[in-house]
Amino acid sequence: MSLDYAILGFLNYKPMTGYDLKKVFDDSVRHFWYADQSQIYRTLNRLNEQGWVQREVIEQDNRPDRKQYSITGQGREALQKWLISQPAEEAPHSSPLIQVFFAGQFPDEVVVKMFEFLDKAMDQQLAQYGEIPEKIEEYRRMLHSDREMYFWNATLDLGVRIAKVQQEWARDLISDLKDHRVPQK
Amino acid sequence: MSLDYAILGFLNYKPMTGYDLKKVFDDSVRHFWYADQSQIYRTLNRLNEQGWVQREVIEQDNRPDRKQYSITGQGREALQKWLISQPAEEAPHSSPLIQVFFAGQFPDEVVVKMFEFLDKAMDQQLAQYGEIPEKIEEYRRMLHSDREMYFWNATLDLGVRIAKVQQEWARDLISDLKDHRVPQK
DNA sequence: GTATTATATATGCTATCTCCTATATAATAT
DNA sequence: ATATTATATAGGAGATAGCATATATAATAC
Repeated sequence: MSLDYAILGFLNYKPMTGYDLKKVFDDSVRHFWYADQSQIYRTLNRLNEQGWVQREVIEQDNRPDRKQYSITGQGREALQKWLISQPAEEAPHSSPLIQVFFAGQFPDEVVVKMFEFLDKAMDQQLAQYGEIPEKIEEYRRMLHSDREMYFWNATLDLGVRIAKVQQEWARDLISDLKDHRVPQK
Repeated sequence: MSLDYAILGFLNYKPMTGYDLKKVFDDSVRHFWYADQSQIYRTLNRLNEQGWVQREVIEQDNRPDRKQYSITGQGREALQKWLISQPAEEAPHSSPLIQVFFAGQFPDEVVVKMFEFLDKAMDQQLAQYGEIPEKIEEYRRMLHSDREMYFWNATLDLGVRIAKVQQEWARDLISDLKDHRVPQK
């Protein structure tokens, strides 16, 4: 699974705990990969059994011990192999588009509201994207590499471009609806 | 789940079997919703138990009996309620972007190949999108409604716009890499 | 002649995901 | 004072997805 490799990718920068990983995921790749907390812990256990990561327990008082994971040679090999492999195309699943697809049965005013909602949602998303560079800044030191940052930013750039396209699309549809260019039943 | 409502959406046009549905899905909404065959059958069974669809068995010789499903009043209510509801935002998951995100560790030539692959993949996707209108044409009669077709086409239009944006993005990155505008390690 | 595609449904198995909940303390915010 | 957030990990339960496979015949393609 891809989560495996995303985790390995981060551990390849430096050893981390499940807790650390959850934060890094949320700060840096949330715009294209949401990682569930319990899933991160379960995956780390599995990767450890597989020998792709190594666990080091750091004892603490008053708190659960930190379990720090580092990538192993095998893990690094698997990661690099996967990173340059051709991605198996994923089966698309977009429920908002199901709504659009069957929207024809509703009157124009109702459909306009649907697209206005999408328009605003894209505003919010773009605003959220705007905050990511600051969060990422904290990790610049961890990476100490402008090259890495370039590709981190590239994924964000794509997110922004897609959000804008979706917004334009929604707005074009709103215009069509308001100017009565959409056929009636 | 959204598959429930996509199925109800189609059954709202006319009664169909699982086999019919699989074809309609593949012909019309594959660009944003891939439906697994076994999942369609299982979902139909569940929807039947829920009372959202009704099953009529049509006996056949030499073949398994056709099990034709029609939407019920309850099902139609549920469908309409869902269609105009605000979509719960989905957790994004894009493995190709994981590859981009961690691409910095590879030399320029390797990364260029990754993006060239994406560029070509978008060409193929756009070509596939080009074939959809013909396939959809068969269903125009089923719908006998230009209004419905308008929204079918809208989903396709969005797919095309996004594919083009991704392609531009990939090409921009290729230029940056080839012109040495991407920082080295 | 042989292989594939179309017609039609169904189940087993596994992986995985998501949600919720549990535990425990310190520090910060209101 | 009280509530929330940060630190840290983990498991149960249920839903669903995906893949493979089974069955059986007719028609079409090569």
